[in-house]
Amino acid sequence: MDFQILDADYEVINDSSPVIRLFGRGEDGKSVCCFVPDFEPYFYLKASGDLNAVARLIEDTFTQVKKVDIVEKFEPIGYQKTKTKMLRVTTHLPREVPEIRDEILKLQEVMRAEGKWEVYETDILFRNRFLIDRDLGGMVWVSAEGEAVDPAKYIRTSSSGSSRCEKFACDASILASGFHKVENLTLAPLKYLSFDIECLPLDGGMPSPEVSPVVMISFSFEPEYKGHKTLVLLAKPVEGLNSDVYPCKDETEMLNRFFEIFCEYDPDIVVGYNHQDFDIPYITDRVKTLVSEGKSINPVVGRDGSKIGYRKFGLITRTEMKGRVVVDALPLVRRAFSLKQYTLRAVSKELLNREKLDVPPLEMEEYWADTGEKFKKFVDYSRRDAELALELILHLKLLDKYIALAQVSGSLLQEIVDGGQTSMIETLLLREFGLRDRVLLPKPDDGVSAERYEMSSDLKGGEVLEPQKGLLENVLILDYKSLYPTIMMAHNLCYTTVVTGDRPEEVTIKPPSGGEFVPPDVYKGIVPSILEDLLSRRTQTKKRMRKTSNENEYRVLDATQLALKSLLNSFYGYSGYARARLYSLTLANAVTSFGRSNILNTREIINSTIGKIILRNKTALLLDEAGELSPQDRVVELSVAYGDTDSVFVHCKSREDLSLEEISLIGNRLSNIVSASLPDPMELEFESIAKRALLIAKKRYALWLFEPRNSGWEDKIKVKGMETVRRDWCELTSVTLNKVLELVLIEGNVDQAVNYVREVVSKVRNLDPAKDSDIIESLVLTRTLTKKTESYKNKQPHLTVVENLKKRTGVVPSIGTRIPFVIIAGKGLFVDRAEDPDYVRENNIPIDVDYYIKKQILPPVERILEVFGVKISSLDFDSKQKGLFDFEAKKPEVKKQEKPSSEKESKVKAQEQNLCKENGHAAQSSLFDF
DNA sequence: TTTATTGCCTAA
DNA sequence: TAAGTTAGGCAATAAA
Repeated sequence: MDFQILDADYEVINDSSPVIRLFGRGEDGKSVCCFVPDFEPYFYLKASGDLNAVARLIEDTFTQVKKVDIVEKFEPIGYQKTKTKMLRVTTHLPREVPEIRDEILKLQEVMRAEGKWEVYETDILFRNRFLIDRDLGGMVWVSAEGEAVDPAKYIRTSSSGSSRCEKFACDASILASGFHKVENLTLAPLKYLSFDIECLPLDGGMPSPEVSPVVMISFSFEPEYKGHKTLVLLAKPVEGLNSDVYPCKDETEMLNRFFEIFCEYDPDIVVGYNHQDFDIPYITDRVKTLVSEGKSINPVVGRDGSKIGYRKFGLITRTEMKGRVVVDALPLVRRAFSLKQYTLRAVSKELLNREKLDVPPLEMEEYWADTGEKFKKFVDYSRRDAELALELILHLKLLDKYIALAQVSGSLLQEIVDGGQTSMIETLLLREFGLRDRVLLPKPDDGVSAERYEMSSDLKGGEVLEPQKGLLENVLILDYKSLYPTIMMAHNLCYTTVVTGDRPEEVTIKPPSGGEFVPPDVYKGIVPSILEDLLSRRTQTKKRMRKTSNENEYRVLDATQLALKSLLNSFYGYSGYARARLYSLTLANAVTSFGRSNILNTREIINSTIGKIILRNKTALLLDEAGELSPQDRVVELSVAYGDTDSVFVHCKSREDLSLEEISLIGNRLSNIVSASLPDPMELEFESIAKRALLIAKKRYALWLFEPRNSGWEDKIKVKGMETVRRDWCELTSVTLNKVLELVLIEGNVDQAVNYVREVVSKVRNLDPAKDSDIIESLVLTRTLTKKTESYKNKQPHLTVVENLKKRTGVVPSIGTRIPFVIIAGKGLFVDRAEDPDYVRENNIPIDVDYYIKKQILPPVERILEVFGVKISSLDFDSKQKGLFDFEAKKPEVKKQEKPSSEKESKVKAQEQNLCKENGHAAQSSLFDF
């Protein structure tokens, strides 16, 4: 039987031996639980003295220990000439590994042994240990042979005495006699269920599960459930409703129906919007309250019959549903898109172009009590929320990336959806370390992490070149493909190659930052090997993408290559991460120091070694190659105008106008020359051409870019770091600035830009709150609440709003929420005049027009226009609307330019759209774009 | 008034 | 059982 692994865990049978359970969905559509016996928990101990004696002592001392073997392993960090003898300790039960790991170290005193004993791989979850050792992983397809079994045999009866197998939800259970991984590019027919609960608020504030009942629960299904796309359960009997509304006698009956339908549908993916932090804990606590009042509810959600529940770790809530994957759309949308707000309403509008229906919290009780239209509205509102959550996941294909990451890294989907890059990297490292006979360290404790965190101040990052500020024409953009991973591969940089003890005979690799690494022929580093594997798989995947005509396959392959890229880029960060199992400042510093010297070298080569390029007969020649110059030759002077970490902007100066083709010749030539000087697989790539580039400051610039697209050129404006792409500025600022950039960069028309700004300013100054509600909308600022309100040292505008909100409704936004606000008219500090936009609208509070003009519109615009000699003396400028601008157009430096000939296909009209699109997507860590 | 610090968000 | 990294600009408040 073939199935895709969704989840894995283990169960202990007869208190004596663990059985692994793999949960999955078969290609036939059946949900499967596959039991795998005979996998044993173990860990490693590096001891000193007579190892046989230690082994016997351990076996005698600990009843938990099943056996102790002597093995030869490399230690985790540093180049070693030989392996070390260690003990591999096998226990009967998985939980016994952490139980005895500290005790076992105490035997060192009993043995009076020298040196320091260490334990390794003592904190690997048993299910992960299994997946790693058997070369399986999340969302991987397996083919299992074996007999159908009664799950009851493999399920421990719960403490209450009732057997969970009564509620065992899988269509098929098998006892595996053998299994193997199979290659399959399709996705099992997964079942998605999304749900959303409604409870009546307390005085318009947050409801509490101790007192506020759940009155409605909505489902959305994909595929349908018994012909229903959606279903709404009601906690009261109501007559005459549609068939997809299900009235219940009371809340208890509704909750029971909820769990019954849930298990009957048997979803693989359980979706919601913020359900991880709200709906699931709420239902859990509400059920507890009702049961304590004597109601009978059986809240089963797990495939093994386990009940709904949640755990809090600090600020983070985690829920688990055995055999399924809980996917909260909110954090996924947050990670995938850079938006000003992440309320379901804002997100649906922005990303799905769908409106959320709304019921005002204060009137919910009234809507619920109503029997007519209002009640229907309430039902539809609830239903819509469940629909939207599911649509976000499905329409935006938010899970594709995570599924691919699970397959490529080997971690379970739930871990990847919940967590960061750590679990994926560690899974990859554990597997490869195992294959290379090397043990891995446990996670550091808080003390060690804190120490490391202090040390991390010695980690230097990338080099940012001082930009040649102002407007430049004809700028080539080159960048290093996947800079950091290629540096690690090129120089064999790894935890396992750094010289810490043993010295090789051979010459070592010495990074600019110090330290020494052995060359690959002495010992090929494990991380470079992993990176090479990921890189070659990525190349393969891209090749297959070009071949396939199957749309689904293409989609899977694309997600796979993106996942591979993302993993490639994660290793450097991990090496400097204080809580990593492997932490090496020497390694991390080696990587960045090679990067810095690299970009500085590149600048030197281009500025000095090359200096000038001669264009002759459609070729780009170096000065020596060109020999004697003829009048037809074009001399292009090169200078690096800017660069950040892995990119170089090269200004091409020439007496004549240069065509895009000519600039491309130069770009390709530069890329070839520099790449040839680099060790494999490092490569400097010719990325694009900026016809005009406006460099304002480090990490702040705008480019009018031309990129080759099916035999023509496509142009667009790319803005980095400026206020148009920053979410802590209002929309009016970004719209105005975008327009100014467009006029200046494309049209070369400074006058028009100035006029445009004047119009905007006058519009704001003469704002009529009654009429211009849309303008007020565009004055809303947002800022993230990044910590507990009491931890702030200074006043902050969004804090003011949070305080106000708390006073008015009692609702406190949680950490991570983006708080919208506007600045209202009045005296005193700006922070004190921040106010909730809704409140301002409802109460017709006047806006601080002056603030918006002087602090939001003018400064960013000024930074751009001053490049062209436009001065805006903001002091002169007041409501009289005179002398707004001290406008001295020094030089109409930018002449309205003929469009380059080959650029017929380009659509300047699309500029604004391009800008919007650019802004809509989250900045990916694209250091190393292949 | 000037300067230092805090906070946010972005580039890579 | 929380969390990949540093470099950098800019605005506001707080301190000098």
